[in-house]
Amino acid sequence: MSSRKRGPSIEDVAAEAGVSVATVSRALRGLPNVAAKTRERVELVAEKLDYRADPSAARLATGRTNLVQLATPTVDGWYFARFLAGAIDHLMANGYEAITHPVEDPAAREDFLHKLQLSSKRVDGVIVVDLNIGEDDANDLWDAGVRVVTAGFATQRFPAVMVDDYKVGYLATDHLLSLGHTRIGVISGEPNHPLAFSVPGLRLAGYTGALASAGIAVDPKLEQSGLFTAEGGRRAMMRILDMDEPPTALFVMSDEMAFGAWSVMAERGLSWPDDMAMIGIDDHEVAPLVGLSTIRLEPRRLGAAAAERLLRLIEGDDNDDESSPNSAGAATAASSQWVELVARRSTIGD
Amino acid sequence: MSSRKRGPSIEDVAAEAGVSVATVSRALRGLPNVAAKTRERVELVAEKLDYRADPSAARLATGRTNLVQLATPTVDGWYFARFLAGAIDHLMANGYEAITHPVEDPAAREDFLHKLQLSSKRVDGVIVVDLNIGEDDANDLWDAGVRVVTAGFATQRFPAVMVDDYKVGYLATDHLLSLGHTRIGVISGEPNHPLAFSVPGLRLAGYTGALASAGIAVDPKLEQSGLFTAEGGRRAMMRILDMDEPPTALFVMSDEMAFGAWSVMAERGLSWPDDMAMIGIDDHEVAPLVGLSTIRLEPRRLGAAAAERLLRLIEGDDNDDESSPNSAGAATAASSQWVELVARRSTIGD
DNA sequence: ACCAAAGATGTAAGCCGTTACATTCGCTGC
DNA sequence: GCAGCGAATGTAACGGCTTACATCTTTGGT
Repeated sequence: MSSRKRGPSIEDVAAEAGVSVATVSRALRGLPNVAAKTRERVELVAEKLDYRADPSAARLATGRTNLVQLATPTVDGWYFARFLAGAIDHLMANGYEAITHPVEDPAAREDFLHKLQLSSKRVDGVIVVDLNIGEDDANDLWDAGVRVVTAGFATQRFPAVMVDDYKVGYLATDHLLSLGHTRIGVISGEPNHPLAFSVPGLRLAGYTGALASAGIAVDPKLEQSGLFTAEGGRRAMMRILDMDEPPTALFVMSDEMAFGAWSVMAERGLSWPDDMAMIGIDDHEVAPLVGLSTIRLEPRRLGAAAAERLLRLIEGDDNDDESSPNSAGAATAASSQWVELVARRSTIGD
Repeated sequence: MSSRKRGPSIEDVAAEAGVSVATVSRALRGLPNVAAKTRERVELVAEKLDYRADPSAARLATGRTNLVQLATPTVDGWYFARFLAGAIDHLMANGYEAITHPVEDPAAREDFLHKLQLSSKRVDGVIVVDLNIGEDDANDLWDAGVRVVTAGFATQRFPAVMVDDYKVGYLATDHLLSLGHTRIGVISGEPNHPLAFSVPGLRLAGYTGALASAGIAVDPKLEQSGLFTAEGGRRAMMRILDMDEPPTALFVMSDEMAFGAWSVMAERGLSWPDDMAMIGIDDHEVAPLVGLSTIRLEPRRLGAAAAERLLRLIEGDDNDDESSPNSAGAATAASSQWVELVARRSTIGD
């Protein structure tokens, strides 16, 4: 019959404790101006009745949900899973719950952007990772009053946390250059990714920049897309090895693609760094096992930073000067300190 | 000043459209008994005013949140991330949102169990993965009216979805046996895991069972814990290789541990399957790259199945016969069809 | 035409907290 | 002993939507 149990309400507690609902509310939430014995009595009664405040009612009354939405391209990619872990931990430590929301394909993306507009009532804020929201959409969100922090890309409107992906590409390439390589190839991500995220472009720019500052011309044939998957890395590697003049070193934009590339080398009896030097990105847990040099990213910390930024936005609400677009935005933290070269066998040998 | 934008309410729409709030509510939710033109007009007005129903208000009124909580030991483990992906996709396809809730250490677990009791008001249901809730706690949850589906372990009270981990262990071991190995070691998970999940035990039982049916005695020295991490797998492998009489084959309870073990072999110039045959579990994307045989699991499908089961529980609410404990429970689906041997170089060679 | 049944719409009572404002209580200081 | 003040508590007005029930329209049958 009754489809859902509605437990005791605040009135039941008030009656039982012989106080008003206001006092119960204050007592149970630890607000000041409640006599110690009163608070104690209320807590006792609440415990006895097994009373739990209904969050929906509190949300309706306060307009705050203590919910944060986390939108990522996937939930189980190496990078995103760790980003989420970092963000969720930080959010939960601060009394928020996290709604994870994968946005996997362009269709879902439209839908997502549409629904996002009603997020001002659904959640207290949103962290959008690598989904490249355009300025127009960002403005719509701003107008709808949705609090947003972006990660992996930036908008005018909202604060962003970013890895310095230019630096990532630069560091990786520079490492190879410093080892004397002059013919350096790239296995890149998906250049025309449906979600259009900007990471590969920045990394490529870093690569180009490093080559330029070493006075080396970029050979476009040396760039092959690996789609950010191991299998894609394999295919790219085959294309590269079958070239007339293959490079002597490779900058691979993710460790997973590098593993794929490595497996092709193994199959052909090649070994690094002599037959081919290679550096990846991420520092995936398998990287040390195969001796892959890499640029270590710290997605967990980035996630935590994004969460922290969002909480400031949410909780510093009334302080904020809402009139100026940049009051909240612009504070883009491109955290280059979380980027670190880890040199292993694949570049420096044993 | 105004900390939060409250957009137009249902009353505004009603006024503008010249109907009552009840009609607006019905029209916008697609309920029957609304004249076509009325519905159209209401939709138009809603669109024009940019009206969005406040979910908190709806939740308060209906007692339904359209929220589901997903509790897993971690959010970024290979297995759990994929389980979550499968569950979330299925939930979102059915109009629910997913709150992911990692429960990483014993302290968090206590807290989690405590908070879970108030979940009947926070979410419509909970999927608990590999956290081994005891029967007592399960009963408390039941009494609190929380809808639960468990995964990876079972209780009397609640429906469960499970991988047949006995079969997993059996299949893996049997594969090694069928190749002629008789001295087969194990790298297991954490036997005394703080969260006490039961997977390793079942897999071990499968291993033991397979050996038994081949008439081979179990040598306890051949079991080493790998803590379910690559590094743990490395250490376990070193211990095993340093034994007086090492096994000729290894059943490793996760691919990640197997990768660690493999790296030790590589360092010592050993190669599989001759120096050591090895089979893992999961079919991690790196497994094909290194040629690791494995038992393929399908955590995504399991996640989707758990979600589906929970939705049935939630939505078939009124039909359920709440008096009988087993009306909802007992329907434990140990899905052995999602378990598949994938033989690769590490056991069968080239 | 006329009535009943079906369909469309309206009214208003919840749902359960939060909080501004009003009131009462208990002390302090003189 | 009393004004005066802060602390403690109470009252009641929301917040925005859903829905049982009442009321008003249609529609169709005869």
